[in-house]
Amino acid sequence: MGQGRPAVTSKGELELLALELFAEHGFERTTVEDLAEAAGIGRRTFFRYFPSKNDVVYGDFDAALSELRARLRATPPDVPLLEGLREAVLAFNELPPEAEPQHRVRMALVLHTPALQAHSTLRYAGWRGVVAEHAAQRLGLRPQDFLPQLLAHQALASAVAAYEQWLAHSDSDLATLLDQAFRSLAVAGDDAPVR
Amino acid sequence: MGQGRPAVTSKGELELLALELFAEHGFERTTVEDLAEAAGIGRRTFFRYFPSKNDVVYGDFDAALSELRARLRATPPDVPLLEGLREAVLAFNELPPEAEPQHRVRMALVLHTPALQAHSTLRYAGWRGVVAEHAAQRLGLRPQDFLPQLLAHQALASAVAAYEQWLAHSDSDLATLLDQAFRSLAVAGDDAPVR
DNA sequence: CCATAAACGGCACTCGGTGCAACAAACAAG
DNA sequence: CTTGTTTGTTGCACCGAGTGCCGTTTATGG
Repeated sequence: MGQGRPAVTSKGELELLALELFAEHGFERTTVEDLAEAAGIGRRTFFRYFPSKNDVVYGDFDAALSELRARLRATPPDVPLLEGLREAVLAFNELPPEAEPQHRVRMALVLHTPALQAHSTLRYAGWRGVVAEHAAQRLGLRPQDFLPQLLAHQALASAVAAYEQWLAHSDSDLATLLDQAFRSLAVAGDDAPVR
Repeated sequence: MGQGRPAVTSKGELELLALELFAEHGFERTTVEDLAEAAGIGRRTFFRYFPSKNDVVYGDFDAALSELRARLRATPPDVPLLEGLREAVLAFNELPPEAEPQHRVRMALVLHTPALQAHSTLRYAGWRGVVAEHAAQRLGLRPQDFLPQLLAHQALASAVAAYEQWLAHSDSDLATLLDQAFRSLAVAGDDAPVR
């Protein structure tokens, strides 16, 4: 079978390039045409790599979700739901210290750019889905039931609040903030589940 | 002083008309031009009434925020923070039974249309601001501190989860769901505030 | 009747995003 | 070497949201 014409660049490469341009000139003022030109591809081709300008920023989000899902699935059944969730999210957000500056830039972009802030909501739906599914399974409920959904929403809220705080203080520790945020959740104590 | 040419329509009128068209043909497939034409105004004029197509759906959001703020301010100091917040939000979301169908349509539009779901995030920021400000004042902290922000995020998450559940079940009661959602919050017990 | 204030709205433009159809580059089989 | 197939690239034309500019309309007040 013929292998066809090789791709001229890659999602990863394009993403790095875009993050640079966004950081330098701002997200809004960088047009798709700028990105395409910088990458040496046509405007039309850019949209073969990413469905929208917004999507450039989120890396491989689906892969990340799969990882979170796997972590949750790996939680021993005797660990309380909220505790396991907290641990999974903490582990999920752990990253090598040398990757931190890059991550800060990316998250600052996501959390401080209106267009991306808005777009994130759509991405977050997937994250909530993973959490709700896990919670439902642990609680013997369906993912669309109130409790799993509520927990997923609150968990996401906690994570986002932690991230915002982390971004606002360059000396803060993300893990500590996430830990604090998730410890404040008591939605569905496994003992006394809210009906 | 001359009063100038009278407006040909009004925000409220335009909003009603738009909600009808959105409900009938869908949000995405209704263009601004359609709205303008139906309202008997020019496309350009539409953007004098609303800064964007998205914004048509949110009614007078600023007024609503002011109302919430007022309710929170009116909370007696001896009522615990979370309790007062819950009561304020419940009261805020109370509406006459005859207004419910309309409210359902509007909220379904907001929560089920991707573009609006995304855009809502930006509107919600104001809501969170009001809550964070109130919490900060009650806790002797600054609005941008972690605890008020965390609480605001979690409170919003609770409200949205309740609304989604409400929309999913035509026989459900919004007040009950909101009450349940907010009772699950224990972030900042006034006694033992998380530091 | 004229000045002024305020809303209307056409025009042209930018930018994100899409459908289509032509083209280019790789490889494999003859 | 040629030809066919596969797959990626790209230009073109188009749509819809949103904006800046500027002339026009319609009211009121003198």
